[in-house]
Amino acid sequence: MTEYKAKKRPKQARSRASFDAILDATARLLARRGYEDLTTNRIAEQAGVGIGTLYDFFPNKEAVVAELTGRLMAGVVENMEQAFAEASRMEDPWAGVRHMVTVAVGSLVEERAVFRVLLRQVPFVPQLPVMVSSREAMAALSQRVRIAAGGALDLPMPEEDAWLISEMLYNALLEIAFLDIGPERRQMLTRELARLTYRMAVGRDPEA
Amino acid sequence: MTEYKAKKRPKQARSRASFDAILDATARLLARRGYEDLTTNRIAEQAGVGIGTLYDFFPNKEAVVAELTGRLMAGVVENMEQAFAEASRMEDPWAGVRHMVTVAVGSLVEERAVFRVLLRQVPFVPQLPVMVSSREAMAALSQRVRIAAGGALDLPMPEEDAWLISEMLYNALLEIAFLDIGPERRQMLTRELARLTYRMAVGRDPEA
DNA sequence: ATATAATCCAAGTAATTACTCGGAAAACTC
DNA sequence: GAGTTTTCCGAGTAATTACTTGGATTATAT
Repeated sequence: MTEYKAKKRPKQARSRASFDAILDATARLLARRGYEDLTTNRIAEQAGVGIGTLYDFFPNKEAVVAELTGRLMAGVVENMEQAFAEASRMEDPWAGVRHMVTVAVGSLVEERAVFRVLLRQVPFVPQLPVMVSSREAMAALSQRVRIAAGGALDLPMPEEDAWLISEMLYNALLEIAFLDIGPERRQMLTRELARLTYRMAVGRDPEA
Repeated sequence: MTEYKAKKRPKQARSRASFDAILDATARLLARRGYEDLTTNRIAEQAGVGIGTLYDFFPNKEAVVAELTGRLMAGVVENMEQAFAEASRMEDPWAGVRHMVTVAVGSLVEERAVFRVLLRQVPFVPQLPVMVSSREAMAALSQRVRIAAGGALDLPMPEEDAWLISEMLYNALLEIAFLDIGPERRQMLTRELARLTYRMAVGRDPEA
């Protein structure tokens, strides 16, 4: 639908700093005050640039949020792809699942206050290309896990089940990452999530 | 935090009609245009009442949305409690799970356009008392399912796992209810969700 | 050094919005 | 039917907000 492309990409170091400052300020404001209180004037003020500067680089407010989402999600996706490559080399699917889940939660936790707002409260974020493709990738992934773990206890509707599993996993990842708890407790929940995911995908508990 | 209680409850039939018209209009507007475009003036116009009337019964905009959420969720909760009572009488936990999941999806589907906005885009809705207690009830419920299905293949952290399962189930219910698909396909997904839930809770597939 | 392009900026604007106010009409009480 | 309460209403207000504009300043190219 609407295009969220930046109006002009910054060309010089000076403007690149402004550009980044705007995105950083946006992240801070989202984390602290939520999406409802986010205004372009406040972003500019927080970023230490004039409001005109903001509109030199972004066509509108949504574009700023979309660009921020893209940047943050790119980091998560990168981590996940690497984790998937590592998991593929692991032979043991149970270890692979554990690793992927751990990395996913870890990638989100670092910026959990921002992600909580972006992924749960901004109306257009779920429809952003980066989000759509991320979720599709997750569904494809949970297919492969199931296959890798052996097809003995197979599910009747492989694609639908893979989609369901990935949706459930995705949401649980967010919930765990968003909780305001200590690292030990988060690690425990992460491990239990891995176990439940394995149960869903394979139909039994992993061997010890 | 903020109180969302109605300023004055309507006492006469005439005002009760206005009150209901306001809530109906709110639901329609949310379904059609989302939370961002929801304005009190538009609600009053849609409802066919003056803006002053709206503020006779509600202290502010959030209170209207909170009241609507309460009403809609009360319906869902009622259905779920009844379904739980029925499921308890069923002996077979697998049939019980299937029944609960089916009823849950069914309760949401009827008003899925409104629920999609309320439950996924309105910042304060998840913190509403009705939502908090609903989710707690779901967690307690998935505990009981696990116990009812026999503790042979037990999970190491019962409470944490019950919480995780209920969160995943809750989110999957929403996803399935929100999809724009036909009833056959929705029924199929619902059934598969029941199976995956059973797998998570019990650790194996239901017999036959 | 000059021309051109990039960057910065903030006062101003037009539109929107939540909510108030004060009084009129209708319903209930006795 | 007088008095009281409930209900209705919409013009008006004060605040907010996304975005424009046009000119000043700085960097780059030649």
